[in-house]
Amino acid sequence: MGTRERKQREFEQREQLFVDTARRLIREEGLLTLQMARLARSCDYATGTLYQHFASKEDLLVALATQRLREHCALFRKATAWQAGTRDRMFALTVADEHYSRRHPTYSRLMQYVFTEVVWETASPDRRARLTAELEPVVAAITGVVEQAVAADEVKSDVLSTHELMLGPWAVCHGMQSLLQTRGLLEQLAIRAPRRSIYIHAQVLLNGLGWQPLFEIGDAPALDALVGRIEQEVLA
Amino acid sequence: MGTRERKQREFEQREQLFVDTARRLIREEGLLTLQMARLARSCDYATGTLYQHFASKEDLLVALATQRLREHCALFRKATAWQAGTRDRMFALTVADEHYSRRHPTYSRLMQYVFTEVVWETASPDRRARLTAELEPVVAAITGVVEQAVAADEVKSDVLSTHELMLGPWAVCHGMQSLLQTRGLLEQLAIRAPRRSIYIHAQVLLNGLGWQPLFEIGDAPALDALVGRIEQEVLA
DNA sequence: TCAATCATTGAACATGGTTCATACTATCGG
DNA sequence: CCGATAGTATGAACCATGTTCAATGATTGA
Repeated sequence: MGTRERKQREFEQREQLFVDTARRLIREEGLLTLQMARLARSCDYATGTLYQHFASKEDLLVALATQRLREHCALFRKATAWQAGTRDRMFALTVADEHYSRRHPTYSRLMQYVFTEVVWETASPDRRARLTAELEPVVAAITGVVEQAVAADEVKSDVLSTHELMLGPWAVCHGMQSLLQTRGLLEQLAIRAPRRSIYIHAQVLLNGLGWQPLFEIGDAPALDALVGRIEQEVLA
Repeated sequence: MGTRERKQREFEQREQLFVDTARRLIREEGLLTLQMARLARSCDYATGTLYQHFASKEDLLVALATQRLREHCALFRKATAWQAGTRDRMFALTVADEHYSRRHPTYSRLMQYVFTEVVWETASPDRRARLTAELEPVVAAITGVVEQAVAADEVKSDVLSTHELMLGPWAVCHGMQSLLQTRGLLEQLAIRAPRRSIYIHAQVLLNGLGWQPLFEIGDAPALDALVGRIEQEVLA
């Protein structure tokens, strides 16, 4: 009796249609102007049908964010699985992050909005849990890299735990992106090459952690080469 | 003819009343439930009067954020003016940031929300400009510290410019706070002592930049002592 | 004192998220 | 094939809130 299952499949397909269309509408017209009724119309369904899938607008946004995060995390997985030393793999995470954010300008804005108290607390616990769950395998993968580095004595874990060690590069990356994207906030700083700034600071932090082999910060060609290699071998 | 001026003063006082009351309401009941009509009622004014001051709800939020940012920045100014070496003053910025955020839990949430595309782009350009303007003197003060360090040869500026040098610690600080506050996102990391993590990573980054004198990362008592001194001498 | 100007009021309006009575459709036993 | 039933889709009505504006009231200056 495949009826039940077929229904289930169709339901999931329609949910996907809603999420994809929402993504397109946001890209074309902005988060600001997304309307539930219009989204439903765009998919040739009634408003009520949309609410069969999402408890609220916030719920829909969290669902969309979850999908985008999945794509984003796929890059992280690739970075951790790269055939390279632990130091380079940690750095590759930063490059992957920057890469995805640059190619999907609306992504960071969506994330920023979704993690807002106003949205996050309004979404259903189930949706929130599913978003959070996307991170689990990534955290595990990165933990693996850090543990490998500790085992190989490439970094010390006597002061910072494994999880704390991974938090630093993550924070630099996230913080730099967040600051640089805040319109008007940092225009007065007039940073010429934001990407370069992110990459250098990531390397600076890893150096500060004593993560071997240390990177010569002033060596611009080496940095460019490394970034190029990562984009080619990991993100292609 | 002081009539005009008196009116002006009363107008500003009332605006202050609105902003202060909004702050209280948000603290007591959350950002989620702030309503313009209720805010006006709480101040014994009609809704329309509130709109004499603020073009929209978003405008009000930006105005509130501006005031809070002013308080926040006052601490930064104190940190830069501290009678200490450039390295300790840079670190004091991180402590000041963490200190303010910890004592005002709603502040980061408000900021996060205000810098959202949905809010920021809806507020009037004038309000946005006024918020941005609050940062100017702080950026100037921090720039001064960095320049002093460069002049004293305590840090190299051959790779990163003055502004880029200040961006790093700022990003670490902001990024760590942002990640650690994202409910559910990092619970799986189970960071035991978030404050300590922030402080250590800040020191790690400054070490990575080669900012003299280097800090012995493992020296917990020294870190505690330094933080204690900053809280006493700078933030009291 | 009396226009004239300006500020205040809060009910009405506009928008857009959400619900729910109704209509429709698919399934299945007879 | 038919009709009963359960499940689903519909979109107009509902409701909450941000915003406006015509009416009212207060203040100023002649």
